[in-house]
Amino acid sequence: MTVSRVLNDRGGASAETSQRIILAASELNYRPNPFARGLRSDRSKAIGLLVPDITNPFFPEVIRGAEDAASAAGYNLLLSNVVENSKREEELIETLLRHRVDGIIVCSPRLPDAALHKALAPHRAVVLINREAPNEVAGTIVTDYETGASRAIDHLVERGRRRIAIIAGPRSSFGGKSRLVGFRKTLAAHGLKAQGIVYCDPTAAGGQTAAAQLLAEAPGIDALVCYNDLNAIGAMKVCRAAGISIPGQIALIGFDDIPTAELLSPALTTLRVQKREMGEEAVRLLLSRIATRNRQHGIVIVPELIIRETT
Amino acid sequence: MTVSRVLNDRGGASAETSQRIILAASELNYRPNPFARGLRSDRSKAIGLLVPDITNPFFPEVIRGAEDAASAAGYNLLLSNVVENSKREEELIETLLRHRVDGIIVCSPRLPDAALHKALAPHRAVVLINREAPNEVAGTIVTDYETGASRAIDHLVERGRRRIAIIAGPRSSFGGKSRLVGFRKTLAAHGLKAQGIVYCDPTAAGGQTAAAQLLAEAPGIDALVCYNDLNAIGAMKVCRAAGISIPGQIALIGFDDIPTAELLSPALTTLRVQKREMGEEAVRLLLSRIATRNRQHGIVIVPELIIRETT
DNA sequence: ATGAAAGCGCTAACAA
DNA sequence: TTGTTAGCGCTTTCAT
Repeated sequence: MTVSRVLNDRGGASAETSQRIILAASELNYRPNPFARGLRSDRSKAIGLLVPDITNPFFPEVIRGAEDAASAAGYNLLLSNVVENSKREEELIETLLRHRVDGIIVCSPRLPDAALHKALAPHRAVVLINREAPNEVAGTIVTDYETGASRAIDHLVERGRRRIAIIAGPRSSFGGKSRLVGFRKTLAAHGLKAQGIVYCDPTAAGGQTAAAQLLAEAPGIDALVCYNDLNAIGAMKVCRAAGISIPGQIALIGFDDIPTAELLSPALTTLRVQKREMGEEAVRLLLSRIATRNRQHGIVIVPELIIRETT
Repeated sequence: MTVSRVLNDRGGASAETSQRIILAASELNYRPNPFARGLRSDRSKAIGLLVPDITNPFFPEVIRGAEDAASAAGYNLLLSNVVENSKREEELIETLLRHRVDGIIVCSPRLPDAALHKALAPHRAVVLINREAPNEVAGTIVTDYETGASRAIDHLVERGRRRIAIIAGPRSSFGGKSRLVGFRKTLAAHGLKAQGIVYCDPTAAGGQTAAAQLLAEAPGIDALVCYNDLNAIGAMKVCRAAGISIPGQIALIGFDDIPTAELLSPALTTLRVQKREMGEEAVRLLLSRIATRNRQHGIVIVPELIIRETT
């Protein structure tokens, strides 16, 4: 007990004993056993982080932020990669439960509400990124994609574009739905409507497929708004291959501001989301929900329009 | 005990008892407690994976591979991000030790040999990616960067380039050193020598700085070989800004084949490394070193020249 | 085929 | 200020 007290800074030991204990611990290379601690305390000092696809450059930034905040608070991060598969999402939420994490953060969940809430219920604390949920289910960090989408359309219209088509990303994405609402509302406000809407994977390859389809089905479009930057990059490649100049004939706008966005040429206009902050805030919110049974709930992040060369 | 036996498929229980146990377990939503298991067995069924920078698109692919192989074997992956800081690398190796992982995989370690070996010693099993080490210290998965570098130079020379400069990446990178050896040898074999060598961070920003410096100090170069694709992307941006045509005036070649390499325009010629396989093999090797005290040691991967538009 | 005892390393509760 | 007891949930060993 005295050893335990000393090594945990709980005081109640003479200065001399403390010295001896600390010295011995260091000589023996003592490391407290986290299993014994976990067994005793039923807490793991670990939190789970689920991302849809670590290969999408959006998420490593979020992870970095989460990692920093977690390790600053003495927590470890267990990273799990869903690979854009909602079945696997469900399994991984369960796997993290088996690992006795103290709480989980789920990035852009694709599961429908009922299944998601059911899977999350047994967890002690949950934060959702880019998905709404009632406070009993989870805290939330959401991007205001609707406002972002609105800004995208305003910007294009201001640049004189009128025949705008939409690459809408995955059907199961809730953020995608918000974007669509914003696109439609704002187009309508300008007396316009979308020249075409195509769903696709949130990847460059998905963007290529979608763009090819739109170019074929909706000739004469003069702008493409995309679900994310990867989609935009794919679209860009298709346009270039078809000899369509950007932004001359078609303007292009993405979402996220992934690192490559500004390295492209033409550099991509996009709606920047603060990814690092998102990860940090998610961890902070989760820890606060773990610590106190408090009702802190949601944070909203509004994306910022970054005007580059594609518009 | 009977419960334990049944739930672990160890047999030795009547069919009826097994039934009852399995039923009860599922009704009670029973999940074995990994802390108790870990405490008892002194094994965590977790392996640590250290990467220099998760934000570099090279590593998410490696992580994906490692994740697949690990979860297929019933192991969990604890991911740690070094942020290109060798001090932190040392700390994280220690942190993983405290977490009682069964073994660790270290990607592109930047620590000098002595410090690295010392930090690794207390671990039960280790695999190094892109770094040599004696078998007692670790198993290794290495890329034959020297051969890769050689192919890069041969290709440039074949394309008629003679005034070749090198963006060499971080000084502390061991893979960078092998590349330099290959570059120099092969240049010499063609009766040439490097028109300039500049070290830099392994990022697009690093590539920009390095390229700017080379353009200023070594005018008239007609090709740039880069430590990695990110460096090449940075160099590309600088050339474009300076009105230098690629590959017209300067040819450009990278290493890694990150996903954006082929999405750039002009698309980047590069030496492809099988990243997924690397992660998978690393896990397999580690598990084999954990399981048997066997002497399986090294795997060498030779990068493949992918010719695109920058050369 | 089933179960009792014991101990992995830790710490809360309670002596001394 | 220091120490004893007990128990977290599991599995190895040894009965029954």
